[in-house]
Amino acid sequence: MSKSTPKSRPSLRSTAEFAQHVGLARTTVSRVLNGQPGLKAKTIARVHAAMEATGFTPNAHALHLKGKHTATIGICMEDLLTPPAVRKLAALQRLLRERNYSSLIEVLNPGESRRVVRHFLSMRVDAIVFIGHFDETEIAGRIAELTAHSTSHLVIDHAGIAGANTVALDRAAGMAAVVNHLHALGHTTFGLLGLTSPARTVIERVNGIRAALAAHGLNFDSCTRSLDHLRVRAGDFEYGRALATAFASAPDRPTAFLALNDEIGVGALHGFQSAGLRVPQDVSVTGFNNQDICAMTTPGLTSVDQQIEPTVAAAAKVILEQLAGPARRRPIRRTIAPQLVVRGSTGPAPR
Amino acid sequence: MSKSTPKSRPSLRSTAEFAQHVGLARTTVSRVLNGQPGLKAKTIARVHAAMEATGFTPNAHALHLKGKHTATIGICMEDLLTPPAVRKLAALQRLLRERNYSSLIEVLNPGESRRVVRHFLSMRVDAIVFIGHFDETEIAGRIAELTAHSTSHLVIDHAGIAGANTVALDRAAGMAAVVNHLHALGHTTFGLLGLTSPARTVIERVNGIRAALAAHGLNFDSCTRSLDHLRVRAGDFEYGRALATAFASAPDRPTAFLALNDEIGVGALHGFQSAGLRVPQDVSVTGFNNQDICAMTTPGLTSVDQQIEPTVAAAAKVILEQLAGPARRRPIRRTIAPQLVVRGSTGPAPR
DNA sequence: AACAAATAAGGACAAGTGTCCTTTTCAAAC
DNA sequence: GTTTGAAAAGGACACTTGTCCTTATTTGTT
Repeated sequence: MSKSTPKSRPSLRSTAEFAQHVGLARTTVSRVLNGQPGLKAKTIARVHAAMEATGFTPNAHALHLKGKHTATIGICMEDLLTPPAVRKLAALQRLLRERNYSSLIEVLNPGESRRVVRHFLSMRVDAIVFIGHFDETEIAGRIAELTAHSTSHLVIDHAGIAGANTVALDRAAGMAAVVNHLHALGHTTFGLLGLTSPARTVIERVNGIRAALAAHGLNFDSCTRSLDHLRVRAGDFEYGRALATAFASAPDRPTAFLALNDEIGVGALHGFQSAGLRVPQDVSVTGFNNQDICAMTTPGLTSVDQQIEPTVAAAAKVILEQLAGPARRRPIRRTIAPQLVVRGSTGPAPR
Repeated sequence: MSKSTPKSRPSLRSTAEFAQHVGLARTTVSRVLNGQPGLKAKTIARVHAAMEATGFTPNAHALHLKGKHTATIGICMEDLLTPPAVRKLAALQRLLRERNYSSLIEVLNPGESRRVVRHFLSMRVDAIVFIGHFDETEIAGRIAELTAHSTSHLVIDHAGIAGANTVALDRAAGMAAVVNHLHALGHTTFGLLGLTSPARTVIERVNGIRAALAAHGLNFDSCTRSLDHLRVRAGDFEYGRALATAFASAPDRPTAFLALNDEIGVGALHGFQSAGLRVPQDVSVTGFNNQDICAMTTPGLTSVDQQIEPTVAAAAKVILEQLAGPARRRPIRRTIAPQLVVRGSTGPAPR
C-alpha cells in the first residue's frame, strides 16, 4: 500500500512526512533542500524526483519563522484601480519576482490603511509599497508608523507626502510640455477641464501650466478659463462631455482644452464634436496618461505618457536598495520625466 | 529610559517582548489576544492600549504554524489584466476580506502556473482561485495537482476545464441575446469580428450564435460572414477597425456585426464611420463585456454585460462553501446569466 | 578482510505562538 | 489576621523548519 497508491496520500504537509515517504531522515531532506554539502548525488536526485512526483512544498511560514527575512513585499493599491495603476502593479510584481521577492497585494479603500498595513506587518513583509493616489494625512500617518517600525516603504505616483520615499511622474513638466506644444501651434487661450481641485497632485499640474505660460509671457489668470463649477463630477467621460458642451456655446471660448485625464479628454472630444465643432480645426483637446482609449477616438487624443516602465524600474531599484543598504535618514525622492504624445486632436489655432 | 522614548524601541517583534513592555506575562497577553475568559477588564484594556500605542502585531507565520488554517486565498490572474478581470479581482478580494480571509495575488504568465501554484501551496493557502482565460491543458494539470493535494480551487470565467470547479458567464446565452435583438430589428446577415478562434470560450459563443439563428429558422453558414483570416490580430481596437474597413467595401456586406469584445466593436464602429457608413442606419455593431468604453463612443456600443457583481458573489459563495463543507467528488459548475445592454449602435436593418 | 572515509540517521535546540497546567500573587470578605 | 477565590505568572509542549552535533551505517580502498 505504499507504492501502489501514491495519490491516496492526500498531502505531505511537513518535511518529516515527506522524508518518511521518500525513506530518508528529515534532516537529510532538509540538507538537500538547502543545498548543504556532503550528500551523494543519488540521494539528491531521489529527493528532487520525489518532490516532483508528490508536489511537496516546505511550509513557508515555518521557514520564515527561522530565517526572519520573508522576501515578501506588501503592495497597497489605490481603490480606483485605473488601467495605468494596474499596469504598474503587474510590472512591479514581475520585477520583484525576478529578484525572488513575492508580493502581497491589497486594495486600499479610504480609511482602511491601518488595517491593511497591520496585516502586512503581521506578515512581516520586508517593505510596503503604495501605488496611486491616497488621502495624504492618512498615508502620512502610516508612513510615520512604518518608519517607527523600521520597515521600508515607497510611494509610487503620489508625490509630496510628508516623510515618504517617493517615485513619481513630474506632472508639472507634463503639463508644461502640453502648454508648450499648444503655444507653438499658436494657441493663447486655454480651457481647463477638471483641473480645479485642492488635491496636491492637481495643484502641482496647474502650477506646471502656470509656469509654462509665464515662460511664454502669458498670464495664467487671463489666458485660462474653467467651467468646472458648473457640473457635478459623475463619471469622468460624461463630465468631459458636459464641460465641452458648456464651453461650445460660451462667448469667449478658448481654442485649446487641457483635460485632467484621458477619460475627460475623450468625453470633451465627443462633446465638442456633438456640438458641431471640428477637432482640431476649431478646438484642440489634450488628455493625460496616454491610455489605450487615446488611440480609439477620431482623431486620436494628444496626451502625456506616464512612462510606466521607467517608473516601475526606478521603484524596484529604490525598494531593493533600501532592503540591501542601511536605513536612510532623509526620504528618497525620484522624479520621472513624462513624454508628450502628439495625435490628431491638437492642431494650429484657428484665426 | 522606559517611558520617555517609546519610539526608540524600534520594533516589538514577539509577544514575549511586547508582554515585557506592557509588564505582563506572555501567556496573559496571549490570552487577551485570543479572547479567553478569566481576565480582568482592566488588564484587557491595558493590552489593547499598548497594542494601539506600539503598533505591535503578532507574527502571522508563527500563528498559522499553530492553527494550520491560514485564512488565505491565492488568486491567479490572467496575464492580460483586462479591466473586467481587474474589477472581478477587486470585488472578490473585498468579499473575502469581509469574511476575514486575506488574499495572495499573482499574475499568471503562460508557463508559470506551476511556480505560482507551488508558491501558494508553500504558503498553505486554503484555496486557489483562477480569474480569466488560460491555457486549458496547463490549468487542467494544476487543477489535478490541487485535487490530489485536497486543496480547494475555483476557476472564474474560463468554463470547461477538465475537473475544475467553475463559475462562468453563459457566453452562448449572451451571443444568443445579441442575435435575437438584431433579428427583431430585421437583420438576417451577420458579420463576425474576431470570433474565429479554436479557443473553447470562443467556440462556445459561436455555438450560441448558431443556436439562436437556428431558432429563427436561419442557417449559420449562409447568414454569417467573417474576414478574420485577412487580418493579423495586433491590438484589438486596430483589428476591429481594419476588419470594418475591409467589410465596408465588400460586395455582400452584412447589415449587422458581432464583435468578440468591446475593443474590437469600438474599432469597427470607427472603421465603418471612417469609411462613410452611418451607424446604426447603414450597419449595426455590437460588442461584448459592456466596458466603460461602450459609453464613450458616438453612438454608444450595444454590448453584453458580464454581471461582475453576481459572478463574484457566486464565486465567493462557492469558495467559502468548499472550505466549510466536506470535499465534493464532482466539480461544481455555476453559470451566470448575462444581460444585453442596448445602446445606439444597433438599429433597424436597412432596406 | 580490515580500515578509513564518506554519508546518512537521529537527537537537540531555536524561532513565535496557542494552550494546558500548576503555582504564585493579590484583593476582598469574613 | 485568616480564609477564599479570582487573576496573573510561569513552565511545558506542540507546530515546522534549519542547523549543529553525535552516532550509526554504508562505501571505497588497501
